[in-house]
Amino acid sequence: MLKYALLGFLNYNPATGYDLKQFIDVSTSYFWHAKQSQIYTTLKKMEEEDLVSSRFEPQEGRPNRRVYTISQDGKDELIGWLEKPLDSIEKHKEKLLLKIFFSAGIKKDIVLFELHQQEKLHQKQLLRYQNTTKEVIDQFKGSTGLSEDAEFWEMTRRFGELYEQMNITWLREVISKLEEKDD
Amino acid sequence: MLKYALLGFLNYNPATGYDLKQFIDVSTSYFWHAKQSQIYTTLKKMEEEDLVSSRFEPQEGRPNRRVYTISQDGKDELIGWLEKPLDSIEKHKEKLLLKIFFSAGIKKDIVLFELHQQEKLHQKQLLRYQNTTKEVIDQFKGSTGLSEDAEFWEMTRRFGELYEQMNITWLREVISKLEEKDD
DNA sequence: GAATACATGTAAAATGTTACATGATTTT
DNA sequence: AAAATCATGTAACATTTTACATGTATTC
Repeated sequence: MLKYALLGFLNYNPATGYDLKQFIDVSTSYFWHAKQSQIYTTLKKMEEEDLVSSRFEPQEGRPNRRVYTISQDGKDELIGWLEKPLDSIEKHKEKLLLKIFFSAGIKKDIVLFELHQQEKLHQKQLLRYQNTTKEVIDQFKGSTGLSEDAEFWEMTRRFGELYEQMNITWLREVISKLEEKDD
Repeated sequence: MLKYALLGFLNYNPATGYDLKQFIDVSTSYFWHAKQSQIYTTLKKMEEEDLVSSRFEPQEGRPNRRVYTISQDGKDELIGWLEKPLDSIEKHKEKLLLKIFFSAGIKKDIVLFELHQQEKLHQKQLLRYQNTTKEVIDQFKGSTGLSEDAEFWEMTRRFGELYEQMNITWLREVISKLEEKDD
């Protein structure tokens, strides 16, 4: 699946593994993240499948770079995937919910501490979506040839915003419920 | 991580791999799912680590069963995990968002079809949380020795409900925005 | 007569994480 | 003087998925 993310970015421009790691970190990482090592190995496999081709570029003063370019096969594979509707909803893994599920016997204060900490983290993430992320997307909206794309990026940002708000709502609800209980 | 889910269930009662698969499917699967094969191999590893012990029970007329029981080490490991606060928020992978992110060049109708289908699926899941899941939990709340646990299960159910509602809100918002656009 | 429930396991493949190794240039 | 940026890669390990293999009893 990481393959599609990489094809998506390479469909804009040729790029190196290093570039792609950075693109992902500042954009899709909130709904599709990857480690550097996985990006490099996936690119290698994609080249064997002829979805991309690479050329090695020697540089002076800094490390050599391997620049990947999407092929026609790669473009077809990307479009084919984008056009084929998903037939199910995503299954997530949520450590926090798993812990809560089994926490009936745990001291109230310990659970409350964790919930408060999570609330802080989600609050922080919400602000990131509302400020930093929003500003970056707005810049693309009002310029260059990417204003159309930026409208789609905005939709994914908005998901993040709603998700964090929902999370905070839930955490406050659960915190209240727990506080009322006697331990 | 599946280890903790299995310890959590075994902490209630000894059970077989088959039992555990079913417990998971009807309860935690919405935030922690697992395939049958993974459950069996994980139990085996857990026995090697002395977190559980097993006894083989021959049966007549039906397959033999291997019943797992949690050990003191297993209990300690479970409680230790439950009491240690998470220090970050979960990173999810959302195929739909990845697709939307790269869909600027895709025909509007194709994207809209997918979004409508996702809305239906989320609506269905929302109803499941509000009806089936709710009823099961309410039964435990008003009986036996599990009414305390059921209050925690309810918190995770509530998360599911809010999550599906948020998803539907977002999908409707995105559908409206896309419909207004000219292709 | 077909499907479902009961019940266990292995093997192979895919995916993802952690850790290691290298080394120049630029910024703090 | 230390840390960050640029840049690539491999190896080992852990996790997860897919697929295979088997066989009885009960329910539709």
